[in-house]
Amino acid sequence: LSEDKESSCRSESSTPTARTFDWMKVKRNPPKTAKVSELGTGAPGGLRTNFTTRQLTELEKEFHFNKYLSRARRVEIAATLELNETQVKIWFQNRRMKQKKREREGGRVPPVPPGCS
Amino acid sequence: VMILRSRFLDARRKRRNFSKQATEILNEYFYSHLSNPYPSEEAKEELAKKCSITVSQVSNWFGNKRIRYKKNIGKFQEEANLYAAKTAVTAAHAVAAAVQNNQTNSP
DNA sequence: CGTCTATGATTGATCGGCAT
DNA sequence: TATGCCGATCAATCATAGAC
Repeated sequence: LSEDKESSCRSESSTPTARTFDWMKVKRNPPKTAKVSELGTGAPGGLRTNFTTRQLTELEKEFHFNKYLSRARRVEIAATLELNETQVKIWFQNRRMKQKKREREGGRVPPVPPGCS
Repeated sequence: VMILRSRFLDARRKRRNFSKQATEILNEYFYSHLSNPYPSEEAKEELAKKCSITVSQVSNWFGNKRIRYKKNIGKFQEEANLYAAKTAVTAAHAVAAAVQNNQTNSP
C-alpha cells in the first residue's frame, strides 16, 4: 500500500504542493485519421472527425443489428459512410463500452424528478 | 453554415453542479494524491458513495480535473494550497487524538 | 438582462495489456 | 509479429449553471 513516489520534479520553492508530476506531462499523439495522402487541399490530419448525423444514424442502425462487425461488413460500412475501417472499428468499440456503461448504471432514480412530494 | 449542429438536444445534458460537500471530498482526494490522481475502481466507488453521485460521475470529475489542472497549473495553485493545508490540519487532529487516546489507555 | 467563466457530460481517438 | 477488443484516459467541445 505504498504509492507516492516523486517521479520527477525539481523546483521546490514555496509550498510542498505545486510540483510537476509525470501525469501532468502526458501528451497524446495527434489522431492519425484522414491520411495525408489526399492532400492537395491540405488535409490536416490530427483532427477529431465530426461524424455527420447520417453516419451516426447508419452506425447506430448497424449496431442494433450486430454489436460486433465482421471484416467484410466493416469494409462495406466504411465505404458507404466514407470513413476509414479504423474509424468504424473504433466507433463500434466505443459504442459497446457506452452500452455496457448504460446497462451498468442504467436503472437509476428516474421516478422522482416530477413534481416531487 | 453548419447550423445543423443540433445534437438532438441531449436531454440528459441538463447538468447540475455537485454539492459543495461532494466537491470538497473530491478535491481533498485529488490534492492529497496529486502525485498520482488516478483513483482505483474501489476508490471511485467509495468516493461515489460519499459524494452521492455515480462512479461515472467520479470518473468524469477526475478526468476533467486532471486535464484542466495540467492545462493551467498556476490557476489551481491557490486551491492546491488550500486543500494541502486542510489535509495537514486533519492529519494533525488525527495524531492529537491518537496521542490522547494512547495516554488515556496506557496509565 | 447579457457576457464571461466554471464545470459536468459527451465522444472520436490513443495507450497499455491481453488474447488470438 | 499483426490485429481486435477491453478498460481507462485523453483532449476538444457542447451546453448549461453561476459569477459579475
